[in-house]
Amino acid sequence: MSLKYVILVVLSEKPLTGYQITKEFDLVLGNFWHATHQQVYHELKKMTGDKLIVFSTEHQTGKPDRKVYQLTSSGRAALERWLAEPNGPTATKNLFLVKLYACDSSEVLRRHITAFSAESRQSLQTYLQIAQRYYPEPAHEMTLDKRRAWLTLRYGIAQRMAQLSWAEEAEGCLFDEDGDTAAPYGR
Amino acid sequence: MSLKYVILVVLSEKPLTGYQITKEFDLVLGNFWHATHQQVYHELKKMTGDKLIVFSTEHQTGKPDRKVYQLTSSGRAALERWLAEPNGPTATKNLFLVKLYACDSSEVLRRHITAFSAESRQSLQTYLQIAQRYYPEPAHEMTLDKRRAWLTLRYGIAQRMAQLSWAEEAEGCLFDEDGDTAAPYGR
DNA sequence: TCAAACATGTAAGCCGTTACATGATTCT
DNA sequence: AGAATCATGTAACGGCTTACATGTTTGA
Repeated sequence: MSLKYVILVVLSEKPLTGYQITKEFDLVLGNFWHATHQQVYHELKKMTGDKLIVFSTEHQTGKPDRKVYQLTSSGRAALERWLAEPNGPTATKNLFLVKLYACDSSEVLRRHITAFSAESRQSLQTYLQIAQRYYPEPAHEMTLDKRRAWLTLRYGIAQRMAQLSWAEEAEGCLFDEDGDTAAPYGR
Repeated sequence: MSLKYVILVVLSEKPLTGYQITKEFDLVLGNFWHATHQQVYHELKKMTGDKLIVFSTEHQTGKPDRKVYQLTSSGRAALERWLAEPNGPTATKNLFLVKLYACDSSEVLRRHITAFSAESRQSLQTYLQIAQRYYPEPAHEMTLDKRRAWLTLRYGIAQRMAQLSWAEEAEGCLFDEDGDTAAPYGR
């Protein structure tokens, strides 16, 4: 239902092939969207049928032909309409929290929380590097377009930071409660 | 793929009907899972076929019959195995961020961000009330089971708080930049 | 020489949503 | 009288994942 519109979004910036759109999902939008190439190709076919996009075939010597897609005016209109629509409530399905809720082996739990921390820390680091490399200037010096892209990154950073400090709290609360043997003050 | 295990989790606490399991999703696990009753009934049928659960039919005067499900030893084993498995990376699909990224009408954008703030604030308030009502004591006085349930709630609270402060930053960054007319210092 | 990147697809199956369907009881 | 709660389902459709399938170029 939504992939359609996300594709319209990335195509609204510039014409791209299905392959490039898939990469865009991994790189630029990785923070808030993902799709496999099969899904993308399938959707592109449907959208072409619905006249939301058109493609021109480019013959290349050696490499396979590529279909470069771009928006039609109908596609652009559909995008505008969708952008103005309010969003429904966000569905959150979190397997990690399900396991935390249910897992009574503290050994297993420790592994899960460590893995969660590691994943969060890894993402955070990636996001911070992207921020440093592509958004070095202060926000008020950015164009509005860039500022919005930057804010999506800031969102990812804020989330990951919150996750990391939560994970520390959780570790303390679940594992460091050897209150008797550990020195409470000083030493 | 995962609903199966989440159902095993809720049934591992106590035998329940499909209807009650659905409610559990809305109430207790609402923070990190959701499913409709159709989905639940369908899954219960499959799981019964796979011998993960069994049900006993209770005839009630006036009310319709209810099927009370409980784990088999095979179901309990499957749950244990799953709990020990590492999680794959979490998929994040966030339509709100897609719109923020793409929307160049600041009027529309303002509506989206306001709605996002409102949703976050609403959830946060709900979570805080639940925390106050059901988890009034300090963490170190809770049983381990309760502590883990509490930590899932803390996770929701941390996320929502991070979202709210991000939203404030975003609003400032996108709309309050009338840097000339607004007084930068004092007043 | 082998892996990775470029480039596009088909097919099967499961997962999830939405609409439709039924029927009694309890609360307002 | 009407809405909400209890209680269980069927059917259709669409979304998404996984496996399979093909073939070239470039870089290590």
